[in-house]
Amino acid sequence: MKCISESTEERIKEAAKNVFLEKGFDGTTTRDIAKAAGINSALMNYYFRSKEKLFQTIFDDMCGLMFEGMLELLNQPISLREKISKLMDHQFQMMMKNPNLTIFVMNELHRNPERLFATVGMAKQLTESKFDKEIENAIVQGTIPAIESHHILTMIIANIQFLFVSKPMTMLSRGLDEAGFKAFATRHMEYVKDMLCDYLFKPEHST
Amino acid sequence: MKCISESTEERIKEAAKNVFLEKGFDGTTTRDIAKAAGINSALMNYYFRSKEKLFQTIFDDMCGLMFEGMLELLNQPISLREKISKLMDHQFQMMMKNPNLTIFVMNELHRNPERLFATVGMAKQLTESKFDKEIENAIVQGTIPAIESHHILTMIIANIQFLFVSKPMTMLSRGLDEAGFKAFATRHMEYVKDMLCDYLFKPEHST
DNA sequence: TATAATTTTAATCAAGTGATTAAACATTTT
DNA sequence: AAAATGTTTAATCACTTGATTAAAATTATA
Repeated sequence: MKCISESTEERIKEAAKNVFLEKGFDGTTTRDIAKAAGINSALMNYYFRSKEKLFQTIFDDMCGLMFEGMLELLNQPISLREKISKLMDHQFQMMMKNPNLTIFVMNELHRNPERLFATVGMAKQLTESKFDKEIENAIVQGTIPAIESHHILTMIIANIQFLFVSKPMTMLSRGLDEAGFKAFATRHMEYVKDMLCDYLFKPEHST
Repeated sequence: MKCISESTEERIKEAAKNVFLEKGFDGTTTRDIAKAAGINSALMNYYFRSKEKLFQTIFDDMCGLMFEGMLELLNQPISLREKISKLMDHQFQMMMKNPNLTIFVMNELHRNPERLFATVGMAKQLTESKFDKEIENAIVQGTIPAIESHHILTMIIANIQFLFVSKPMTMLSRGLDEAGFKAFATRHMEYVKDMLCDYLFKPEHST
């Protein structure tokens, strides 16, 4: 075992992640992955049995990454307002680091919904968190309008993740480069945060 | 030529549309299309030269469908508030009829951005419409907060289309059937419309 | 009806696919 | 060092892929 490069298994996983994220399951060949990992193509089968099994490993990882940190945030003992703000910042940072995570997960799920094993539990946990109860309480107290937590979470996620789902179209149609897109997305985030907070914590509802 | 079934070319296009929308370019084989169209697989090449050319035809159609009617709405002589409301209703209806249109277009664009020929002009037109000037005017008059039209359009589109991009995940994680999803989406639309209108036409800005 | 043009078919091609094999190489254990 | 185990390789398999071909079937034209 060398200290410079990680284990072969990890190298394959890393390469597979990159290629799958870029080309999707159907667009990826096992030879693509082998080439990206710099290994003999038979090694992929040695470590992961099949392309499908390797993919499922990566897919589960990506689903995890998508909601990583979110659950902890939802259960933090901070105010609802701060929680939502932090939630959006966290999502945005995560998507900036993994711009094509959403399009990958959503597309593979569309192609083959049965693949969603590891995530279905994770997604359910989101609606069984402290956040969920805090929303209910806030509604009873009249702090926010009557709207289930799932709709609020959908608003948060949609307004952030769609930015990255439509990134190629935005860049092409508006002639932006990476820096231009980042500027656009960053500004958009401010608007979206304002919009959501205004909607939830509007004057007639607060205190 | 028969009156019952359309021309062979149209049958191929229709079949290709369905298969491509379901499986994407990489996941679709020419034999899939031939089978769906009930034709010999060589006919696809006779009419469209190649899988790539056929795909580009379908892809352009789908891009058009995505923004169909939107441009006309943007240029209608109605109030900004009504325009935005109608815009959202129109988008929602369109997505209900074509639930996997967005994931298809966005994914293929992600895979191969060069494919965006027909649409880039269309997307640009969106920001050169009457709507664009109306927004500018409304900002000057203080009717709405200072926010470029592209951000507003992004908000509208994101909040609607992401519902359908994430449809499989929503249905799976919340255990919804088609009817359940429709109910969820319809309700969500009401919230989103409220949120956006509240944000744009909030008290301190109106009249 | 005979001829030409168009449309459709079955058969086939070369290239690429996921996966397996048996042998080579490397490392650990005895 | 020798044997045993674990890792990597090149070669290859059976199959699918997009596309082409030449012939057949259909339709239009003269």
